[in-house]
Order: sequence, then C-alpha cells, then structure tokens
Amino acid sequence: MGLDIVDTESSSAKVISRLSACGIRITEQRLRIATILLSAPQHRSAEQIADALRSDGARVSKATVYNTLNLFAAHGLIRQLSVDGDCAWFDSNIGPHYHFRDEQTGALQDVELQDVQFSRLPEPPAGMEVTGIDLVIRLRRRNDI
Amino acid sequence: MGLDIVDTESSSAKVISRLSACGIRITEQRLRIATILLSAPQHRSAEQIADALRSDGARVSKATVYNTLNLFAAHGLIRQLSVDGDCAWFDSNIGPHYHFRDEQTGALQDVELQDVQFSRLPEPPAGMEVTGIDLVIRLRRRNDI
DNA sequence: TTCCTTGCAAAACTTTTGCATTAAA
DNA sequence: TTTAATGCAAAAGTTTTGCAAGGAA
Repeated sequence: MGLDIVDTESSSAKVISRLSACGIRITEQRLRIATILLSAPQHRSAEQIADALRSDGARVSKATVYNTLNLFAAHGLIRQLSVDGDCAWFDSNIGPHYHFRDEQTGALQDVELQDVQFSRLPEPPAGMEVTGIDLVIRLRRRNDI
Repeated sequence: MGLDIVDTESSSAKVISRLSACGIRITEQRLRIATILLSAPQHRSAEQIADALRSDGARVSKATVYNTLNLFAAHGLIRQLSVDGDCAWFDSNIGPHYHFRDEQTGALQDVELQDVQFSRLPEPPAGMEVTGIDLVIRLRRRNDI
C-alpha cells in the first residue's frame, strides 16, 4: 500500500510478459483486456468485459473482445467455462479448481482443489484418458432459518 | 422379444401416463418428442430431436420442439445440461448421475452415482444450501498405446 | 513494406416470442 | 365452446466472419 504507481507498473509488466511468453503480440486492446482479467482470479462474461472497457473509457469493438478472449483461452491464459447456456464465462484462474454456482444469480465462486477429494472415480472408457474434471456445486439461498 | 406390438403399446401407455402425471396435455407432437427421449436414457440436442422427428416423417416446428423440451424440463421429465456453449443438451436420465464427455466429439456418457464418491466436499457459503452437483469428466482418445 | 490487428457491419446460430390457426377437453 | 398448443416468421441474444483501414515489426 502506498506505492500504487509502482504496483501498477509492475503488474502491467507482469501482464505484458505473460502475453509475450505466449507469443501474443502486445496491443492496447489486448493489454486492457488482459489487465482486467488477470489482475485477480475472477469470472466474467464477454459482455461484462466490454462494459468494464467502456467504464475505463476505452472503446473496443465487440468483435475484438470476443476474438481476444478466444485468443487468450487458446493460449491457456484464461479458461472458458460452460456453466449455463446463456453466455460463455471466462475464468482467469487457470489452475485446477472447481466452482460454486448460485442458481438464482448465476454468480460463480471458486472452490479450491483441496476442498474436494474423491475416494472413488470411474475408469474412463477403453482407449480414453481423463483430461480434466469439471465440478459445479449448485447453490440456493436457504429459507429454513 | 417377439411381442413388439405389445411392447410398443405398453411403452406408449407409459409415456402417456408420465405426461399426464405432470398435468401435461397430450398432443401428437408432445407424444412423439417424449417417445424419442424417454424410450431410453440419452442425451440429445434440440436439433437432434428435430432431425429424429423429420426422419420419423413427422413435421414439427422448431418452436414447438424448443417449447416442448422446456416444458418437459420444467416438469422434471428431462434435464437440461450445460456442458458446452454451442447448444443445450437434454438428458432423459433424471436420476442423479454424472457424465463423461469426449472433448473431440462432444459425446456424453452417463457415470453412475455410485462410481463417484467424495471423501471431502466444501461447506457451502453462509446462508446457502447445496441443491446439486454437476460433474463432467472430460476425456480424449489415448495416443500412447 | 509486410504482416497482423482492429472496427464495423453483417452473418450465423441457437433460442424465444407474437399471432393467427388448429386441435384438445 | 372454451382453452390451450401449434406453426410460421420474425425477433432476440450471443458469437463469428469478411473486409477495409490502421498499427506494429
């Protein structure tokens, strides 16, 4: 705290190096989108990203938002989630983890890997291997209190 | 085996009674869609249902297919899955269970409840209760054999 | 210069809706 | 006869694409 400028500079440098490490060319739009998403673990829809860009005073076309998010996802910088049919969610936490999902609001919350343990998992079908496990714990507000 | 007519009659009667039990009015279109889905546990997209209806020689509008699937889902006769962003999948297995998903083809396969056991699950956030758990085990073809 | 990225608009795609017609009770 | 379901087309929403213009290497 206190050294906002230095913090900002160093996090900007971090974002640039993460993009560069993937061979992604640095542009203003990509830097803005990456800064929004990679500043902290979060779940955002394309529309929310576009809104955030507008709030920041940036003017980035919808097509570029989508293309950029897909580019980031293709390089493993973010992960696209399919938790509802309405729109895609982009998760900046790329480590293995799971999710809570509020069924009323659609809000997502991370569940740490170590908070879920399996004592049994099925054998994958012959000739197949497991590439990952998606787990969503659906929630609703309790009305019994 | 051997008594196809009786089998067909009895399964048709079963479908009708399941719809009636939900207070769903019987129509030809609903009966056709229900017969396709409820004949066996399966996962189908709206488009696949529409294709199947066309193959059967039935002419059912796209709107009716969607409305009917939503109606069935609202009454708990089928369950809508969100496993990819491309389209909705409708699962006629409404008992609790999980899924394998082939990442290349998108194909789904049921995983029985007892084939997955949790030795640890996180506490839901305060004031919330768990309504269900969606688990998708992602698969790809092994190329190491 | 050369290649890549952006923005805009239009297209593509899935899903929903409005309304006149038709079928079920 | 009264109410609800269907079909069609159009609308709505999200995501992708084509292409001219602009920016990075």
